[in-house]
Amino acid sequence: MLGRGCCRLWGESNYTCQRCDSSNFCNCSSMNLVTIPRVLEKVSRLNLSYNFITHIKETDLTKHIKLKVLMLQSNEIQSIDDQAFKSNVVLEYLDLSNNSLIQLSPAWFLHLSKLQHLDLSGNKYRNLGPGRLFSHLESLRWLKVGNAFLSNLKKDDFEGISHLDDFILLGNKLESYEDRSFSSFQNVSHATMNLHDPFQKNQTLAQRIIWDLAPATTHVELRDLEYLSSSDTQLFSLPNNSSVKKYTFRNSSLSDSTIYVLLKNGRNSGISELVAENCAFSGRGEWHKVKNMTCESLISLTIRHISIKQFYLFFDLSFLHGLISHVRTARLTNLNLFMMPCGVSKSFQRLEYLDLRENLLTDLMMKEMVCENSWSSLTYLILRKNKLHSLKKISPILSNITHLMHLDLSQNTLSDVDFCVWSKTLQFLNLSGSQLSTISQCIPPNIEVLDLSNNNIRTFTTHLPSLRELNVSNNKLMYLPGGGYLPNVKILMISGNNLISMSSDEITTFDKLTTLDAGKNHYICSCEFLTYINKYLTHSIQLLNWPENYICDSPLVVKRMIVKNTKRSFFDCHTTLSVTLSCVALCLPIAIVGLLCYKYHGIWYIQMTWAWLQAKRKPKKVRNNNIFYDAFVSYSEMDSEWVENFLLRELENTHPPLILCLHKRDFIPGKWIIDNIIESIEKSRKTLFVLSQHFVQSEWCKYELDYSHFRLFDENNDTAILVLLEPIPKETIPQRFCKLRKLMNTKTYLEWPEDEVEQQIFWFNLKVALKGEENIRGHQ
DNA sequence: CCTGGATGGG
Repeated sequence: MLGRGCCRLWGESNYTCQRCDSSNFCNCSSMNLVTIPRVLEKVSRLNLSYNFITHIKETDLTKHIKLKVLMLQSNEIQSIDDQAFKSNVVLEYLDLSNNSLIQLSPAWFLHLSKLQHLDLSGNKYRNLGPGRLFSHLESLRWLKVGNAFLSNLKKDDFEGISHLDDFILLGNKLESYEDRSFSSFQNVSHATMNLHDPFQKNQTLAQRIIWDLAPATTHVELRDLEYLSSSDTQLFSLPNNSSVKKYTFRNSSLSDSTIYVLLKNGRNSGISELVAENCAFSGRGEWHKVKNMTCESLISLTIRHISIKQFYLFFDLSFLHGLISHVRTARLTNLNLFMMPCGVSKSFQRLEYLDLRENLLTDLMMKEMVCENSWSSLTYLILRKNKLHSLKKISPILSNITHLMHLDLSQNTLSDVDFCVWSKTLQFLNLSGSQLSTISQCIPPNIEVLDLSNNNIRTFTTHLPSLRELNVSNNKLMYLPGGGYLPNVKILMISGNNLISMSSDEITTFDKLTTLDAGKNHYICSCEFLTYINKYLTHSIQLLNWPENYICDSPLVVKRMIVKNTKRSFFDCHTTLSVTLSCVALCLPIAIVGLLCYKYHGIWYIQMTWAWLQAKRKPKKVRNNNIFYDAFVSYSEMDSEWVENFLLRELENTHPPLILCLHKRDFIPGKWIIDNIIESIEKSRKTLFVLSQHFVQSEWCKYELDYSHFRLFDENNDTAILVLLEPIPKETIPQRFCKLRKLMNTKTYLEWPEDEVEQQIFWFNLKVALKGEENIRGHQ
């Protein structure tokens, strides 16, 4: 209440509504408005419904000359100025329903020659005014008038109206009706009358209204009738000049007597279509008196959503034979129908279309319903949402309907499907929503359109050469149905399954495929799949619900992405290539390092470093106490002849003999060669290097040289003695033997001469070099 | 011969 109070004030101070879109539709519904707001002048559709507008002023809508649709329903409009719609000459749609208008004025509509749709229902007027309300509405096609207060209709009320698609009169409280009030009506396609009180209290009045209407309308619909008594036996009869072909009862309560009167009086009125919808029926089908009546005009019967309290007490309706024998279309749905006796089935001898959905039919009752010659013309049968369980039982029964082409068994619980018999004429079969998990044994081989949606089918491999359309949506299929078995399928619906992929190979087996719905599956968005579906499939067939329903399920990086927008990276898409490239990227540095190692003798350097570290770790004293040899001779194998023939003989035969360590002779077998070298050098006082070109080539010699070099620097003892067997120019020594170069620079070396006299001097010098230090140290 | 439905997350 506070809100309303506040906004009434706001509204009076020129409230503006700016909720307009690009098509000049302004939606000002439910804004607590109390007056017509200021709004875009070029507005073409204006919704002002569900506000608190009480009055429409003459000036409110004068500027809105382009207004075509004006919705003012559910306000509190009590009055409208006579000239209020004067400028709205292009207005086509005006809804003034559910307001509080007490009086209607013909002046409002004087200029609305384009108005097609007018709703004046649900106000407080008791009559349609003194003037001729609708006489200028030459374009009117839809009219709803009346309310719970309308008490009388008089002769000129509808003057000017001749053709309407729909005419709805709310006259539940109508008390008086002046004859020929509908005399201007020439062709009203559908006239809906809510005439509760007239039918209840004054059936003559009701009768006069219907009789007046009957020559001008093809479809009469009666609403809100309630358990009519049949005191007036003329009820529902129609005049000879009636145009009525269709009679509808809606939202009414009917009894046995109502139906009996209707059947009795209606059968000769030329009605071809009878509809009862959303009604309550209190009787038990006690219409025996119609037994010998016939009705050749009735060809369509619709009885839908009827609450029948005593449905289980219903009579066998075989006495209806003559009334239903010409019916071609029957919809008997949502009626608690549990049975149609064989006799009634037989009476429907011209029935082509029968809809029995939402009833209580069982396998057993089907047997009773389909007897010899029942429904002998039937081609279309709907048994959706009943209590059928076994295809094994009902398929042979239904195969007796000799012309059946179209059968809908959807939404039953069909568990027993191991064996079926079908009519050869059957072309359309609907088994959706039936909890089926296997079906292959139960599909008619010549079927053309098959709906198996909403089941639990995991595999589909049936051979169906005539099949044109297949709907297997919402099942558990992981693969497309075996393509080769379905050569004529044009339309395939397989959304909501467990498909993980679709490949060109699978799709191309359906040569005739034009339309495919494969959304809502669990696609693995591989590169092949993405390429195929995005670049080829979408261009070759009509893909329904594309792209919004095609979502990637995996891999994780693209989960929940729309297939159309999903792109995979180069590395994802070329796995072999990228693995190869990674391997190359990983192996190349290793190879390069390896190559560099080889080229620059890395391993040798590593070994050296390791050996050096080893040597450094050993305590010095232990070394001195373990002197065992006078000299360790380091030489190349190529120089072994000189070492063994000359050096060994000369030095070991002196007095006292010098003890030499030769790797050939003194190395401990089985020990690692580097350990041997280190140990031997450590056990020797001096290291004698026999230098030659060969020596430089041999790695071990380099190593020995280096180790001795460590000792040289570590212990400051002059252990290395160099003997040159042949001249080695310094340039020929490889770069990495910088130590040898240094050694040769810093130490004097002995050269092996060719001349024998000079050789004697050489030996002498060598012995001095080997022994000299011994004298200084005074050891041993 | 339109009047229909189910749907998952790891």
